[in-house]
Amino acid sequence: MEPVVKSSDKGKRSSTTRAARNPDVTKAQILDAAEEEFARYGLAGARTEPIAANTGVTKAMIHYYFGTKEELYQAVLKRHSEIFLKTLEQIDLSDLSPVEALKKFVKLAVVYERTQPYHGKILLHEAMTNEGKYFKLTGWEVPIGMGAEVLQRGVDEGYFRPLDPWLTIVHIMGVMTFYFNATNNLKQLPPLRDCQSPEAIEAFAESAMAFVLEGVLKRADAES
Amino acid sequence: MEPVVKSSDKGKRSSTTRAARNPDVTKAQILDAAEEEFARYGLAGARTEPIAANTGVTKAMIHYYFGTKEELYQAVLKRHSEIFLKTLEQIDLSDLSPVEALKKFVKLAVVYERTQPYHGKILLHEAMTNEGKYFKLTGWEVPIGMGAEVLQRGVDEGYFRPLDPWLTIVHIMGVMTFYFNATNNLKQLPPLRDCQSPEAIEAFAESAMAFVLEGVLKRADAES
DNA sequence: CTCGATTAACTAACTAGATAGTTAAACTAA
DNA sequence: TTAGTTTAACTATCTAGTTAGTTAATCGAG
Repeated sequence: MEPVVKSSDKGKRSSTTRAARNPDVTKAQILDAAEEEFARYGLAGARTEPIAANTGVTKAMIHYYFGTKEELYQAVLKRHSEIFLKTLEQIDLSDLSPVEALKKFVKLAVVYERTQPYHGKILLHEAMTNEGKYFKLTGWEVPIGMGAEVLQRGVDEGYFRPLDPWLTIVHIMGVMTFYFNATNNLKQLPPLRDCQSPEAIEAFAESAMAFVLEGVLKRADAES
Repeated sequence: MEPVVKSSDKGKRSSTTRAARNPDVTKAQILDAAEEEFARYGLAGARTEPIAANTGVTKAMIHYYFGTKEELYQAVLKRHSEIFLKTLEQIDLSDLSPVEALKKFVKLAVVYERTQPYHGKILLHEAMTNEGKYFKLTGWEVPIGMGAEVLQRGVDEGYFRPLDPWLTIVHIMGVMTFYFNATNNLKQLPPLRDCQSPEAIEAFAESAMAFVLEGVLKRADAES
């Protein structure tokens, strides 16, 4: 809880100053560093040494607390899904109209990408390098299901055009994640040079929102 | 060009039967195997040993023809971009109406994902693990530019709603690639269990086409 | 309260195995 | 023969995981 700076001047190499002998903090810091490493390199490409170094701890601590690299990876997924699901529980889309619910869904997706930049990347690595072996640990079934439900409701209530809710939620997920996952490529296209700035992300969010809404809304607006 | 089966019964472990002492074939086969390995694991996660084994050749051949692993990776990107750009040259979207051009663009994207399943994945790994260091080698600027141009033209000619062509082409790329890149996750969602079958991909293509078109078309259709 | 014993957190140095890259010799087509 | 192709066997380095021992917090008896 308290980020105690104990050691006077021993000069550990960590940027996040180590709290001495606080196992919960240490475990959390290892998971933080691991999350970043796994998000970038995936399970196979990740190295345990930089995880330890970024935590300011020896590699042995990883094995002491988490076992093998693969078990550490699972622990990262598990921790994240717990936070994720707890957040999702507090969101009720069913009391909103399908249009408002979809808007909220899209807005939350952007907020989530910004505050949890590693989760989506780990998920993609998981699909690409791991054949989705641990997908079930990520908790992503829940928001996808929520989105599909909103879409189905919108179709049923006549707001949205006839569409397949499951394919459409996948389209929407594609829109919401690609910008962030491919950012390092996109920024090399001159018109998107600035794509990582807050203003650019805001512009993306608005553009994506419009694109998604137009993509699902019914053309002829009959009021029912 | 010709898949010559030379050796009588020496029983190399490769599945793609080796043509003995044909450097061009050998090089191409190494590149094929490397492409698959890099698409799955990225530059950092890829191992040279399986690349050699899948080619039916020793690791030394990789270094003989391509130098380091990173140079091999660059060679994979370069070979692909050459084929890619040659294909793109033959496509002229400017003689089609914006709507027809966009339809063609989307259709080609699906065909491309199906025939070249590794290219898009390498591109994502490149963005995620390599900070887009070699993005310029991939040739992707070209189709993105073509798409943005079509969108701009559609706006100018009054077919499409006012939109940012660069952000919108990114949305479209997201729709077109996410399904394929995340396939191993998606197939674990019961309604998408079958998402890798040709029929499911056909259904995805239709759904994506509708989503993209609706996403850009103007609402009130004025004919001029 | 306090001092020695106990336990938990942690490290340095190591091992075994994997992996990128090298080398020298052998093989083969011309 | 010769030059380009290929391999077997190698080296150096990297990396996951282990081990034995150290340091710091905690606890309990006096």
